[in-house]
Amino acid sequence: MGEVRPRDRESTRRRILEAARRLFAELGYEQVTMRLIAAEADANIALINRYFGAKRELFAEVLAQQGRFPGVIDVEEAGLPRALAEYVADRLSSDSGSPVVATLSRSSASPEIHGLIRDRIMSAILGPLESRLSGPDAQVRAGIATALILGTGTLRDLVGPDVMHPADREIVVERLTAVFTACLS
Amino acid sequence: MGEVRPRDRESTRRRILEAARRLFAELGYEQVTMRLIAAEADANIALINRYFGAKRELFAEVLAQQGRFPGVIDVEEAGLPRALAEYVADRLSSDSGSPVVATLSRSSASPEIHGLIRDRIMSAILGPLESRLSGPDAQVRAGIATALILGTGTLRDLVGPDVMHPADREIVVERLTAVFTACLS
Amino acid sequence: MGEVRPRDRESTRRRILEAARRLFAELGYEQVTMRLIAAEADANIALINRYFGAKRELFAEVLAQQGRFPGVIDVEEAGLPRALAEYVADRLSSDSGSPVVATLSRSSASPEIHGLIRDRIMSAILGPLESRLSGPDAQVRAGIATALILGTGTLRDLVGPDVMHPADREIVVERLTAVFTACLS
Amino acid sequence: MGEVRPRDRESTRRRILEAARRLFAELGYEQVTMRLIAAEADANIALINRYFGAKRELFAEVLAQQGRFPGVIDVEEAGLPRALAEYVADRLSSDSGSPVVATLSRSSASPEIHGLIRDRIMSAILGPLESRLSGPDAQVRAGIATALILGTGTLRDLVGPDVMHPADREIVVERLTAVFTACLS
DNA sequence: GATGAATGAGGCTTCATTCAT
DNA sequence: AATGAATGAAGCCTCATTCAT
Repeated sequence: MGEVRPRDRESTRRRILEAARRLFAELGYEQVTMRLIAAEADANIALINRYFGAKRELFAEVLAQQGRFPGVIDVEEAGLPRALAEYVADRLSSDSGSPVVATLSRSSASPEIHGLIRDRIMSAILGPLESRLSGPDAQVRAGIATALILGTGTLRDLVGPDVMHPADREIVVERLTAVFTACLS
Repeated sequence: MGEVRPRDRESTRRRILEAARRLFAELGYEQVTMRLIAAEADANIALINRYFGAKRELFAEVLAQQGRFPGVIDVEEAGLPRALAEYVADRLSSDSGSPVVATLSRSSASPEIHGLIRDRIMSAILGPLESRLSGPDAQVRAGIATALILGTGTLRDLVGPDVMHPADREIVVERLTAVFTACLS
Repeated sequence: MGEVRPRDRESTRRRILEAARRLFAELGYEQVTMRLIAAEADANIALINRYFGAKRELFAEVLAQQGRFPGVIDVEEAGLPRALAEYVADRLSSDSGSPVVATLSRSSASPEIHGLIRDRIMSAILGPLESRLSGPDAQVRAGIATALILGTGTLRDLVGPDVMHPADREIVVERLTAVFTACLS
Repeated sequence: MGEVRPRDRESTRRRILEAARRLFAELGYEQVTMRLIAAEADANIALINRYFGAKRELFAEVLAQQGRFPGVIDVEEAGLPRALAEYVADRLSSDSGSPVVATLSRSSASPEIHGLIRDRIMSAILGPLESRLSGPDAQVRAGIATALILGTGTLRDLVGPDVMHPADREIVVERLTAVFTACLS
């Protein structure tokens, strides 16, 4: 402690945004207080409002910055089931993985940001997924896959990283691949 | 005066519990206030605390009373995928369906009741499902199915009942049946 | 201190309303804080919001209860100038007089309640005044009288009760009567 | 560097003062924030404090610079009623007119600057007016005229520029002239 | 035993002002 | 000397819970 931090607007903004990103992803919108963000960012609480406006707007900014599902979707269609399966399996056991999904999933019950979440789900997960699919009923198939991705996160939050323990990761991935194949192709 | 009035007490208790059940299922733990429950039950607000203790304990009681997944799971194993698919498809388009699932899914982000939710997920959904499955990796397969069930609810909450519109219900059910088959058998 | 107050909703509501009436009239909307009202009413601050909603709504309630210009306007038209003159003269020297006028005058700069003030001015002062006047240009004449009534309050607030000291009250009344006569008849 | 730059300093000071003048006149003391002034003046916010001290002192400086009632009072006594009537009529319909009056009237409820306002009212309006009057009870007559001037502004703020619409301007001026005559001569 | 008034904690937001660069 | 980031106080409002009647 005691390390001097320069008075740097951009740096502070970044620290706040980063703290918010982490906390929203970990705890969900409702559980995160402005004070908590300020403490985590080691910044004054009033600065959050000055730089980002209301809590809701900060959340919007966090969502906007997180972009889409990183990497996962950008594989050729044939490899998509396995890619998603691996992503989901990792998330199940380690809570790493895309913070977008965590943020969205854990904040889904807050009416204040319902619209934001809805739009982001569509633009970051469901939309990209759907547009990658060929064949009939792409929307239905993408929807089911999205539901599985979201539900996986919820399940992990609730039951913990050992939901499917002591199963081998490979077994989980294979099962999930089969499931994603069933809905995506 | 001074006479015991067990009928009224029981009736009020029931009304409170019923109101709480409805509201928790519809709005999730966080969004439901004690006053809202009292108003919906047309009961005195202090009675909630008197009868059930804190909000958390009322929630516990609600969970305890809701039992398991009603009906859905109690079909022969061969029919399970389609039964689940129909359940999920209905929930997607109408928000009816088992209140247990809605309650759990919509309250998953509240740390205060994390333990309760976790236990209930296991005893009401994941457990029964797993015990119905024969073959290897029952836990993994039941877990995936559970994730899909939960995620479906979340997706519906976020995107609305038209997520998979304008698809025919039959198409949705068939897709879902294929998916559940892939993980359950 | 230490006198026990019964837990009486109506009584507390009344105390809050009375405290708000007093403070709004004395200090104006902006300067009155919820804490100040609570302290003055010897009530818990949260009760104000419970009973009246937001600060703005409490202010609306205060305005609604204060009714019109008490008594002053309800004289025959011929006596109106002198009645108003006496009212204004009293208000100049003692700050007693209608709290409606004080409340409105001292809260006129707060945009949050602009609409409320506007409506009240019209229904409590300008409207009644105008409807009592016969002859042409009633609106203009009533407007000028209203401006004089409001301005008198402002002047007293700013300069103090001795604005027109050491003039005899009778002199002030006579001058004011002449002025009101000039605009009302 | 290190060289004195009196031009910039003076220019910035002037811009701040001008912005403050405009905003205080338009919105009143309370509604004007330091940031608003800084933005309007396109100046650094800290410079306001550096150059003028606290907000209160900036306000004092603004008042000091605004001088007296411009022009209006400097007519011969016989023409005074009509001159004031025209001034007031214009202010009623267009909000143009002397910023001193607007500033004072719209800031009258702020205790922090009470003394400043009081002194300025006396030196800028009431005093000059009184000293122009011959005959008895000059203070009373000047006071009433001042009240009418202030009240007119308040009324306009509250009810809008159409208070006396659809009356012809000439009618309003005539009525006001009669009223001012009644109190000034 | 039943009622609902009262409480204290805590949430978000905004302001004038100060202090490090 | 000038800049603007940072601060602390204060405002309004809502909630679960307790306690007097």
